[in-house]
Amino acid sequence: MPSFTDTSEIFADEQALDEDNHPDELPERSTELKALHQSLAPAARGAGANNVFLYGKAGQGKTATAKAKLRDLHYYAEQESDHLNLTTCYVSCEGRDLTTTYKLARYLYSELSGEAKPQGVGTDVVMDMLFEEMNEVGGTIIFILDEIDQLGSDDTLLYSLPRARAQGLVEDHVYPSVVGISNNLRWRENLNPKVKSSLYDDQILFSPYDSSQLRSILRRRAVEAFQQTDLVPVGEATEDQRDRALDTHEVSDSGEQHHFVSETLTEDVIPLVAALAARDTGDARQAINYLRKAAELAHSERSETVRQEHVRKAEQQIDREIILEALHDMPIQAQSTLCAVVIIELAEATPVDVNQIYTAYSRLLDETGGDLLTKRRLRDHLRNLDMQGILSGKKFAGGSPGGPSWRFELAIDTQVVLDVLVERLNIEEWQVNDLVKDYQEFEHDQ
DNA sequence: TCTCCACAGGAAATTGGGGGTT
DNA sequence: AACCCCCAATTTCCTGTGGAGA
Repeated sequence: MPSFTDTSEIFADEQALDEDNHPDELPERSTELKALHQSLAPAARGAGANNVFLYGKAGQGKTATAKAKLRDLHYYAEQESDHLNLTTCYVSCEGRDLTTTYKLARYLYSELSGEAKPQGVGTDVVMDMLFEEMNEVGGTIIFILDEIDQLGSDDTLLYSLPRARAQGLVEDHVYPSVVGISNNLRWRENLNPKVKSSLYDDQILFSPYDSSQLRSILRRRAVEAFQQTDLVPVGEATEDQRDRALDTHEVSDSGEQHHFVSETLTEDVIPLVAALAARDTGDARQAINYLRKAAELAHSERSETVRQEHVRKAEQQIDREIILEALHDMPIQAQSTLCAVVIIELAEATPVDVNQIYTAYSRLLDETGGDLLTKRRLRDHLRNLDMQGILSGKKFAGGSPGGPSWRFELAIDTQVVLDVLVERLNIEEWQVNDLVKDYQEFEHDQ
């Protein structure tokens, strides 16, 4: 009988592997830290920081870098400077559902003033209130807008915030600036050129971690998270530690060699996790998730060590969870669109063009009784599913006039999708099977 | 080579709903 | 109750485009 216990053979401090546990040290990002330092340096001289844009894929330490550098700046403002009046305001646009200028302006206002969010007034009024409040606060005000791409093409605030001072929207004693952070590399391209140039004096690109960097990151986390796991400088190592070292490497920057010793992880665990994550997008968060999941699996098996097989299993589980979650949160019409593709997939007729999907989709909605969308909209949904990696779409040249046309097929496991869809849409599996037969006949007639 | 048409996808208008005030 | 503001999803309208067929 499994029982609950507050000790573990494996974990020393499980929280070290939490998502929101930002490390204080980022040796793999020293270049980016220096660049950000340059951009914020004018603030220390009381001149207002440059506007900076940090961009790169998810899990590359953008947020951690920004937070670390602001901590430095705060420290300087409090300890070493008597004339620097610094206010910083960090917002995660995604976490707080700040998807428009209106929502963001309200939020920033309430953060700055401590008042409740203004309600029932127009965007322009909220913006005025915000600028007014910035006058109240005064000094250097740095807004860190994380996941700024959530704002989509709504760039009003992004345009006025960085140039509030130049445009006379705030008084002379106020120095506002913006640190924008985005996962979406394409988003920046779509910005209005006027916004682009005013928003970003400087840009810092975070390129993906390679597997060797990921290994260093993972080792440092492992030392905190796991029992009997240490990084020991070569000079201080006992003979025993030297013999048991899983790996010996240079800890970034210091130039000093360290032994990595662990009784809990087998030798191949960290290299494997790092390789899996690097193969994908070099996402450190993902890598740490794999490691935590693998350790949890080992723990629940009452294994004393985390081994390669745990990592493999963890990868599978996590990938599946990600898909399930994505499918669950999806709007009903996107699910219907997906279901139409599943039907055609089951009829073994993929990849398939938009027109065919539309007919399958129409018949599906006859069964489920939902509202029928236009073809135009269906195309949007399909492209969306493609970008989420649930479908895979390719442009096929020739065959039809109008240039290359899109063909789609399912990019993930058919049965997993079908399970979720049957649960979420008002439809049974036998109905889906009927629709598959339907589609096969229809295809035959063509 | 020219014309025509179906397709992709941008832009603007519409719809319906949720917050709120007066 | 009447009204205002914002918003997401969708429809409507439209343009650019490249291959098919004359």
